[in-house]
This record gives sequence, C-alpha cells and structure tokens, in this order.
Amino acid sequence: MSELHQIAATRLGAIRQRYTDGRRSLVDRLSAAGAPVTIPELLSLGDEPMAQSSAYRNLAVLEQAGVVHRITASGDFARFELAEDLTEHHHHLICSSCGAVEDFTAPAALERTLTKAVDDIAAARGFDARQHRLDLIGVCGNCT
Amino acid sequence: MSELHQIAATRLGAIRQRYTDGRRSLVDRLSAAGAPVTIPELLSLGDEPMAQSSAYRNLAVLEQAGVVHRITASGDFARFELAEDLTEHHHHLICSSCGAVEDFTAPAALERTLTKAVDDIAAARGFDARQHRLDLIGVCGNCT
DNA sequence: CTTCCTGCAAAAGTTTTGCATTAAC
DNA sequence: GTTAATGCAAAACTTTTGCAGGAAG
Repeated sequence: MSELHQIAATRLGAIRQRYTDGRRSLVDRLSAAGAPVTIPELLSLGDEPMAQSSAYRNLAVLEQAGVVHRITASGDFARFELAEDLTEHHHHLICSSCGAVEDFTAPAALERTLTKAVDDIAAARGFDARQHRLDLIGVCGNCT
Repeated sequence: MSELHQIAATRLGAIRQRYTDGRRSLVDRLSAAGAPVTIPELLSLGDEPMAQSSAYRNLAVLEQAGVVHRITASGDFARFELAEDLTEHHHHLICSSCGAVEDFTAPAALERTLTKAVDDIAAARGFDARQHRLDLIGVCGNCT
C-alpha cells in the first residue's frame, strides 16, 4: 500500500469515514492525472466504470478529509486535484481560451515573501488565512 | 456622464455593442457594491427590477468588452466585479465558511516582485500571461 | 447485524436559449 | 426601417438527493 493511500486512509479515518475501493480509485485517478481534472474526465480516466453520483459524493468526502482539493477555474465543470500537502505546493496556469489548467511551482524565495506578506495583510483585517492561491490567467501554447 | 460610464461605452462600442440602460444599471450596481457580487444580489440591489436573463446576457457582453470580470469563488453562484483597470488592482479574501469575498490591495513592492516572477515563469512555459490572481482563503472575522 | 457506501434515476439549482415585443441607431 | 436588446418562460446542464441493494466493520 503506497504512502499516498496510507495518508488518505488515515485522514478518512480521522473523520470516521471508510477508505473504500471507489475512493481509492479516485485517489489513483487524481494521482495519475497530475493536474486538476473535471468529473467527466475522472469518470473516463479509470479502468473500471464509476457512477457520477459516487464521484461527486466521494470527492466531497475526500475534500472534507483534506485529501482532495476542489478548484473552480472558470469553466463548466469544477476541477479536482490532490491536496497540496500530498503533492507539493504549487500554482496554476489557467488558459482563458480552452480552460486547461497546468501546474507550476514558484521559487522558494517568492513563496516566502508571498506567505509573509499575505499573513500580515490578513491578520490586519481580522482574517484567519489558511492558504493562498496564486493563479496565472492567460493563453496557453496550444491556443496561440 | 461619469468617466466610468464613458469607458464602458467606449469598450462596448469597440466590440460593436450598445450601452443600454440595462447595461448602465449593471455597471452602477457593480460600482456601488464595491466587492464581487452574485447575480441574485445584483438583481435585488438596484432600484428598478431587472430580468435575470438580461443580467446574465449583459454581464457576458460586459465581460467580453473588458468592463466586467467574472470570478468563481467556490460557492453556488458566480460573482462579478468591475474590471481591474476600472477600479484598482486588488486581490480577494475568500471566506471558506460563509463564501463572502472581500477586496484587499497588496503593497506595491510585493506586486512588482509578483508580476516579474510570474511573467518569467509563464514565459518559460510558452504561456502568455495576461494577469495574475492572488487570493487568500481562510475564515473571516464574522465566522470565527 | 448494523452501518454506510454504491448505482440508478429523479430532483434541485444555476445558467442559457427561443420568441415576441420594445427600444436603439 | 433595420438591427439588436429586453422580459418571460422553458430548456440545458452541473450537481445533489432518495431509495433499494450490497459491501464493510
């Protein structure tokens, strides 16, 4: 059992949820995708078929457990990816033309600056910042 | 006629669209709101009633014209605000508990660092970056 | 054996579209 | 006078929910 699945199982257990085949399969599919994917993509991705309702329900559970993160890049469908602490902290290149989303990582120095600045601002506003989100919107290589 | 409306009229004209009362009213409502608002909020905000379908259609036109920006903060409804160059470049504090969105501006030094770093990264990936988006997700003062 | 996850189908809720009328150019 | 925007209602589409059957603890 890979470390990824162990962590997932632990986090589900923490909120008294089971790590079933369907949920494991979702984690596998997300891990294989390596980038945020939509539900239709998730359904077509795997080897075994999966009910759409189960995907929605289980992704909600996995999100509550902190295993999966839901992002809403402008587009028809919401997109899902593994939680940041299961991959590595990263950001998104969002193509405003085709809706594709790519990951990128920022230099550590930038991240440090960002985190500090952002925490200061939030604190001054009585806001308890849990995470930041830095996305680039533009046009990807395929669409130019 | 305020400068805001002049700019809106010009940009609509550039894509051969009219600046009608309904569209002017949307710009007014967005300007009055001062923060990203949902369509139901927009409809209830104004003095005169407005058809939901007109709101959706006109916001789409205004977005194409570059007058309005659509953000999809996780929540049921999409939110709309005036384009950044009609207000001032800013970011969002998004409450993951109640879905409220607040604006904030970052220190100029941080913005410079951010813009440069972000352009470099995008360029290296063959991505034509048009704008960046920096949001803080956390819990607002009302929800703690 | 009890609890809860799964899959199917139907409902709910947000956004889009057709069509006749009205307003803008 | 021609072209396009408005409002109403209905359709489309994403996401959620009820329910019966089956798997997990």
